[in-house]
Amino acid sequence: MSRRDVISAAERDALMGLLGPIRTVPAGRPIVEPGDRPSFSTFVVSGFCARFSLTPNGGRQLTEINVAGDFVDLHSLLMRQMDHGVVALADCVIAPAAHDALRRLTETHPHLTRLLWLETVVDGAIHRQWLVTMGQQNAASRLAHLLCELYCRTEAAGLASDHRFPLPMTQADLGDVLGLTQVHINRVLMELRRQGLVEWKAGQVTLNDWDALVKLGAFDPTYLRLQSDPV
Amino acid sequence: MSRRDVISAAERDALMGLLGPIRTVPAGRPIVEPGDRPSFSTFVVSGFCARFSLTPNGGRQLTEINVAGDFVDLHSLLMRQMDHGVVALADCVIAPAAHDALRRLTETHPHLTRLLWLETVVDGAIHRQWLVTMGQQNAASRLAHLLCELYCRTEAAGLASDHRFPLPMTQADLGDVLGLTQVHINRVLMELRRQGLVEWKAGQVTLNDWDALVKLGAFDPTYLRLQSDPV
DNA sequence: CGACGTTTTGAATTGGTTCAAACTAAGTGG
DNA sequence: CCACTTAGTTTGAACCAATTCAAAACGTCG
Repeated sequence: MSRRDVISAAERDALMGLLGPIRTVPAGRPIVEPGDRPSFSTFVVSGFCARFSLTPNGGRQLTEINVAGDFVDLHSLLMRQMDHGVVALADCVIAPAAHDALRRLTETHPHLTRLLWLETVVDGAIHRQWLVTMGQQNAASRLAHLLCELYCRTEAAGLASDHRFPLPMTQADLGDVLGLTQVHINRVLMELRRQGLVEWKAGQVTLNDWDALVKLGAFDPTYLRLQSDPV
Repeated sequence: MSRRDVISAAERDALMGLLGPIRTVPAGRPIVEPGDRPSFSTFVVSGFCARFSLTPNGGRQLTEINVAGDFVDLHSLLMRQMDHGVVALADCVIAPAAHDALRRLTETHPHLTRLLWLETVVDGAIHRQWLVTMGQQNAASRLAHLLCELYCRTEAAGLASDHRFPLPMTQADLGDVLGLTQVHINRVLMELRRQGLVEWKAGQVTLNDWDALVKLGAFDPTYLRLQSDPV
């Protein structure tokens, strides 16, 4: 959040005061189930997780990847009922922020409220960008775009640098993100590797040719709102 | 908004007081351009419009349809820079809500702020649902789902009833929504017509078999948050 | 009436899927 | 430290949903 606007010490304290005791969730386990009516929102202290929806015919769509520093269901404060679930992709450490406390915060800390609002708004911008790639780009471009996004976001979270970032998920998971089969993900990934654009070993991705990936994925990071701009 | 929570008379006045003089935008004309840094957000008084993004290879993706009663770029209050554009699909009457006034409102009207926040959160939920259909469903299911969503939303806006609603857009536009070609939209639509599920003439759609469309599209309106639930 | 935007139809092509099997890596327990 | 198990990756071949390109039909508005 401090990448997006200046946060005062008092605000930082107010924010920290929201968080309850941490809990760890092992990889593959749910953090929130679809249809839940949680009384708190979940902040990711560390780890990787993803929003997901299941379809009647057994499909699963991941609609966002979340990393340390993200709220995964802040919108449930207002939606009340979860329209989707959240699953840990890697082992996660999470902390709850009670809705009561969040609602009180909206009564007393308008600037902080706008910053939290911004977090949910950026989620929406990410969803929109994914819609654009899903609707308009082929598999290679989609994958390139996703890798660029994840690098920018992990870098912003202090988890990555030098075009190298952790990606603790399987090719099947990646298929559920991009709306492609695991088999096709594999073929496209092999091709990106063959062209020397990407390396991926042991859960670590290296983007060897950032410019080529940006071009291939038509990636423009504006939508991530990583610039500081007072709200 | 009054479908989602109780709004007091004072709140209604405060909300109305935000809106500046109305403006009309003819069909096909832009309301906001991608990359703009607007000083106000736009409320739709009447008409149909759509969020869009353009891709370098000449494609266009529509990421949301908006109708009377929606804000089309409320998120620009916090994002500052538009990550997409908005275009009028039919003639629109719109009214601006100055960001200064909106920001002031967040300082004085926390409940109203949460309601406005909810509006942007529902946008996100709609985007997520579109991601699910784009990633997991075939053309017929996607189209069925979209028609169900648009009926629910136009009905909620008081524009539709009896499974009949206005849809002032072309099959090519529909293709830009669903990430399909205009040709394929046509073929799928003809098939839905042949099966007696849908009629579409003169910009008016009739859903002749709601249950079948709900099933085909795997439509569950929960994500639209049309139930009243205090925030 | 003519013109332009939109819808409809046809035929060939393609990007991605499906299904099945082989291969690799990383535990786990004896 | 090796045999066994399991999860994940890679490869092949047949298939299909949707695209592409092209042209014809329709509708409506000046």
